[in-house]
Amino acid sequence: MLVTAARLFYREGVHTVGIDRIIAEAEVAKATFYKHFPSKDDLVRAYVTAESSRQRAAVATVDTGSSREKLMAIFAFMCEFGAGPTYRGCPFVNTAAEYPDPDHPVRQAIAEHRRWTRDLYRDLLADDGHPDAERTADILLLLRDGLVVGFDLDDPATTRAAVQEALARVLAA
Amino acid sequence: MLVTAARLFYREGVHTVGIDRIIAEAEVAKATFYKHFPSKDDLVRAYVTAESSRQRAAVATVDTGSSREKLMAIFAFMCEFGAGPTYRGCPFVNTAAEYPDPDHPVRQAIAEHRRWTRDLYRDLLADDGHPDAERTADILLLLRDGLVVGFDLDDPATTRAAVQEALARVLAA
DNA sequence: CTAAGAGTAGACAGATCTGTCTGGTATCGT
DNA sequence: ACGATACCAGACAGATCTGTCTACTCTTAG
Repeated sequence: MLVTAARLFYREGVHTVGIDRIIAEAEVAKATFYKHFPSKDDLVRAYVTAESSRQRAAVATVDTGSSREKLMAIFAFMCEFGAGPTYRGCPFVNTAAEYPDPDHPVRQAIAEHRRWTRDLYRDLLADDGHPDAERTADILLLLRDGLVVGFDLDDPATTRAAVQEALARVLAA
Repeated sequence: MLVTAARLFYREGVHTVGIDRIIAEAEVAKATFYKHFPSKDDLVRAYVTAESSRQRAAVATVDTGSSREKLMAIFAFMCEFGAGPTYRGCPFVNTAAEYPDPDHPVRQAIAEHRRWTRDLYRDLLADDGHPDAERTADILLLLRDGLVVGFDLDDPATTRAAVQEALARVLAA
């Protein structure tokens, strides 16, 4: 059910996919759905937090040597995934675009994932001995957002090359 | 009419704003609206191209000395605007998030604006004598996308500082 | 003066949206 | 065996969506 919703939300957007679509494709009764999720927004929030969990779990599996290599592996993976045919951009950025109110629970879930992402970068940089881990983490978050938008809207090969070169320049300092 | 639609689309998103809202706030009859725009998608496309024209015009007014200063002024302006209370992210990125199909006319209009943006960066860099204007322009586009997402979703002051530092590191090479 | 063009208000059609409710069926722990 | 719980299919309500249509008013050019 959540898996089906996630697939549809990611591929087609949140507002364009109705409850009827989801329960039909998940082969679930409407009453069952509304028992699990009191409203559609609850489902959207669950979608966001589930996606966040997925990404945290994915990062946890990356256990290549140093923190620097780990950081590089994370960006390499994002590039690899972004170049794939099913890529539709970042679920958090895309969903946020459909929720203008920053105080909305969905937006708060997104904000929380972004904080985790930034702190992940900072910790990896600090562990690698980077002299300015805080600011550089903010820059890597900028780069990450540019990455997800670029792979969605522009030529993947160009975006990949730009990301690699940008990483080199940003981390060289 | 287009101005009203642009305001609503930008503030609340494309799919959430209905035709009825637009004609009510624009104080226009429904038949009049459908005479000018055969369908809502036509209006959305007009919104995107109008926004593109606005940005091109805004860039044209920047006539500070060198190309380098011009580039800096453009990013400074984006930061200034992004820190404002009415900022809701990039209209192109946000709208693209609601149109998954890359072949859709709306997406094509967005793609065209992105090409213009990238070429603007490239021309300014080349005019400034940058040794790798092509690749650096791609990187600046990454940075731009990170900027618009960051100012929308994160702390503006942090994002501004990150953008400035990132610009310095990217252009230093 | 008049005919055409453009705008207005708003009813209407048909689809779709979220969310509720009814009634029937199956599973499972005790 | 039996009550609780969870599921099913689907009708339904009420709102809202896009887009069409009717009927009327106003302006303007010939």
